[in-house]
Order: sequence, then structure tokens, then C-alpha cells
Amino acid sequence: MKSDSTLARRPAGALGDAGSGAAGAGAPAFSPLYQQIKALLLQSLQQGEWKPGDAIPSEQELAARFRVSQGTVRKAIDELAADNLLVRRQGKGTFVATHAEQQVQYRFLRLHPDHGDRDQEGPATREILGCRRMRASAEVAAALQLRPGDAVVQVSRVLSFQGVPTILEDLWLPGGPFRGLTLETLTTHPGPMYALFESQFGVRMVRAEERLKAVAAGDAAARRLQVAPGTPLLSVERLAYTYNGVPMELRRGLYRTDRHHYRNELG
Amino acid sequence: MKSDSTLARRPAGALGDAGSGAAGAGAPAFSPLYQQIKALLLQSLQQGEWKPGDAIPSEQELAARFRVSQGTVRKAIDELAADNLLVRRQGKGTFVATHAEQQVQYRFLRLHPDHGDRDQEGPATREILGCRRMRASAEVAAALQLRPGDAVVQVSRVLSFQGVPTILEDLWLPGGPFRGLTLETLTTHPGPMYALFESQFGVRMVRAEERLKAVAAGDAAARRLQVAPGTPLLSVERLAYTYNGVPMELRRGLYRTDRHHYRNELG
DNA sequence: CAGTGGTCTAGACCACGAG
DNA sequence: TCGTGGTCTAGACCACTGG
Repeated sequence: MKSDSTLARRPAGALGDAGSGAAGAGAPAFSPLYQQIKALLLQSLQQGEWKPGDAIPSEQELAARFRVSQGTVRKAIDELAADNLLVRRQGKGTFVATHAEQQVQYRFLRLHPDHGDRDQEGPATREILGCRRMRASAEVAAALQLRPGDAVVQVSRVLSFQGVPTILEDLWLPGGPFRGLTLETLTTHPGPMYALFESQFGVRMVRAEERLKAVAAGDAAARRLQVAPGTPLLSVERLAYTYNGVPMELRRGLYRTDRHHYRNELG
Repeated sequence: MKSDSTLARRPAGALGDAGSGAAGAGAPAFSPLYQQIKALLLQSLQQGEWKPGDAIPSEQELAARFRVSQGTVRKAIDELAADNLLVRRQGKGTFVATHAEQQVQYRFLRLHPDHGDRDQEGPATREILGCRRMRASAEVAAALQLRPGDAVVQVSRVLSFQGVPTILEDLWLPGGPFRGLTLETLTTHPGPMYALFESQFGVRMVRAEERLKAVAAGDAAARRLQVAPGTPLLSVERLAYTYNGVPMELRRGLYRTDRHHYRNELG
């Protein structure tokens, strides 16, 4: 095994059929084999070789493809599963995670009813207030890493729980990847918006950052949420990312917290 | 290896010198070996065999002690490290995590300055408003899994950033484990409160849940935080747990969010 | 230098799911 | 019954830390 072990320590790019040419340009950048495998798998996910919901090849197949042991592939997959990009199912295979799964819908929504759980509360009703293409403001452009004036799509909507309007939010999406997104598409599609983004636009949100503040309801927001102007609301600004840390959505929400709360786990 | 593999599949309790007698009473409860090892390590942590900051025995030693392979111990430690209970340091050893480390201070505080980072902002100044022993209300008792009327310690304090009072919070701690906690102790001790709890009371907080709401400042809170009554504030209710899911602290905070925000990562 | 955790391999067997 | 992921072992070598 001595020679194999030595050969295994090769820089990314020298692996299997995924070689990308110039490997030694500048940075030394050696990394563990399983990290290289992880990067290759990530690349396949990103390029759509396997789509959300699909099964990826078995560990044995991948081990053969990359010329490494199954254990090394396993460790790479373990990390991708920990990042919620893949889902392992014993006896069945390993699958590309999707926002369309029944169990983990609204994975990014942290608002919960004060009493009872989401299932008891029932599904949210959604009302799309608008959807229009526009030019990115400096602020939106900065968040989405675009140039000011680039095309973006803005969506406004209200989510209601048990008939009570609870969330008012605006979304901004880069115009390129979301070409063809219309009010029609949004109102017609059932299920979470992120599931729509996956199936119709091939954009999978894998991670997000939120910034919360307490603010007073302005007149317009107060009307939409049916509260008195000045009522304290939770302001939630979200930046959502696809693979490789590319920002793909800016979202600004106002949450009523009279019957709900934002829940967070600290590890 | 056939016979070894078979022997390895034994119920918890039949392992090494950690045997606890009756193993087959009722539940079948078989679990992977590494989970059993993890439980045993957890038990040692809980019982204080290794204190925060200490190094635990090497993987080889633990493997010998539990009569399993190093790989199995490794997997158990991996999970404990993922839960932030242990910290691995290559070349040095594996250590019991502590809230006293410089790098990860305020691990549970999610409030960040809007501009710049915490380091630029400098450390918070703390003012203890009060510390008294009292009987648990029904609400506090329920949260801490005590009986109403049991002894608890209540602490009130204000945290200021750059001279601006920003966080006003009340804490309730179970009277038993925190016997001897006084205003004197609190005001004297430098560093995070959770570090004090570790060193003086042997209570290590490992996990917490928070519930956030937007509320209007009452008169008393407004005075303490130097804002106008009715100003929207972020209400943060935290329940913090030690090992094995035992709740050890209830905390109710009001955060000013005019120059700060609550930051959250969604995976 | 010795000792620690980190990586990699190879092979065995177990548990689960589906035909 | 077969193929999948899940567990466990044993041994090799690498990378880092500190004396």
C-alpha cells in the first residue's frame, strides 16, 4: 500500500477523468483526497449532472470512477450530507436534496406558532402582490453581486396563517437566472417558492444568512398586515446562496409576532 | 474478524469496565458501538472526570479502555466535536470545550454591530442590577423543570456597547446547582457569565433554544435602555441546557436593534 | 524525536429496502 | 435475493506539536 498511499497525495485536478489541466499554477493548495472528491461531487451537482431528487451513483461506483477507496468517497459524501446538499437513505441510495420534500418544507422559515406546531396550524395561504422586472438599486446590486442597473425581478407577497396575514415580504432575484419568472408562474405553482426555483430555473438555495431587527410598522405595511401603524414587527433580511457561495436572492420580510415567534437553536 | 464482529454487537453496558449490570431489562435498545462509546464519553464529561479545558485521553488509550478499534472511538469523538462538546487539536490532543476560550467567547450571543465586527466594537461593559434568591413562579418552574416554589436565583443586568445600553436581561437559575451565587461573585468575575458558571459551579451550557419576538418598550425597560417608551425592541427568550438536555437557565432579554442586529445562519 | 490527531485503504459483516 | 448505505476492524502513513 505504500506506493498507493504516496500516489494518493496528488493535487486536485489529477484525479480520474475530471482533470482540468494546469494544476501547479501558483498556489500549492494540496488538500486531503476526500476534500478533492467533495469538490468534484459539488461540481457535478452544480453543473446539474444529478438533479434535485435524483439518486447519485453508489459509493462503489464513485470509488471506481475516482480511483479511491469507498471509505474516502464516504467521507466526502458525509460532509455533503452534513451540509444538507445530499440525503442518505439506507438501503436505497444517496439523493440530491430538494426543497420539494414534504418533510423538510420551509426549511428556511423559522417562524413558529406560539401554541401548537406547524402541522396543527395548517399550511400558509399565499398571496402574490406583484412581480416585476426592474433595474437593481445600488443596495440590491451590492447584495446580489451585480452591477447597479442590472436586471432584477422583484416579487412582493403576503403569507397568512389561519387567515391572519403574518408575513409581508419583498424578494429580489437576479434577472439572468430567473428570466421568464412571471406573476402567472408564481400564482399557479403549488408548494414552496424554493421548490419552484429548483424545478423551473435550476437554482437550488443551499444556505442563507438572516439579519433581524425590531421595527415599527409603517402605514403601508400596517395595512397589509392588518395591524395598527407603529406596531412592533420583526424585520428579517435574508440573503440566500446557491452552490459555491453565489448569492441568488435578497429577501426583506416583516413578521407579525403577536401569535408567532422566530425560533433558533444555538449549538 | 468474524467472531470479533459478532462480539462487537453487544448491548450498552457490557462494554469494558463501564459495565452497569442489568443490560437486558426491558428495551432491546441495541445501538452502534460508536454510539455506546459516545454515551460513555458523555457520561465521563457529565461526571466531571475531565474538566473544561482538560485534555481527554488519546484515541489509542480510549480504544484500549473500551476494547474497540481506534476508528470507532474516533467516530464517537467526531460526533462530540460536532456538538461542540470536545475540541480536537492536531498534534496536541482532544480537549473538553469551554466558554472561557478567547476565540469563542459569547458563543451564544447573536447580536452584532450593523457596521464593523465585534472586535472593532470592543468588549461589552456589564452592569449587574440585582441578584436575589426567590421562589420559582409557575412559569419559571415549568421552563427549568422544577416545582413551583422551588428556590431559584434571579439575576438582572444591562450590557452596553460603546457606552450605549443595548441589552437588558433577566436570568433565572436553579437554586440547587447555583447555591452560593451572589452579586459579589457576579460583579467581581471577569469574562463571560457562562465561564463563571463552569469554573465556580461546574455547570457547562452546551445548547440553547431562543424564541424571538418584536415588542414595544415598557416604561421601566425604556429607562434602562435609554430609549423612548414604545420603541420596538427585540425580545429574546433563551432556555439553555447542560449535558443530557437538562435545562439550567432561563433568560429573557430585550435588545436594542437601532445599531445592532441579530444574526442567524440557515443551513 | 515521540506522541497526537488526520487520512487512506481493504475487507468483513450488518441493516434496510425493493423486487 | 440482491444492492444500497452503515458499522467495525486493522494497519499504514502523513501532518502537526512540543520537548
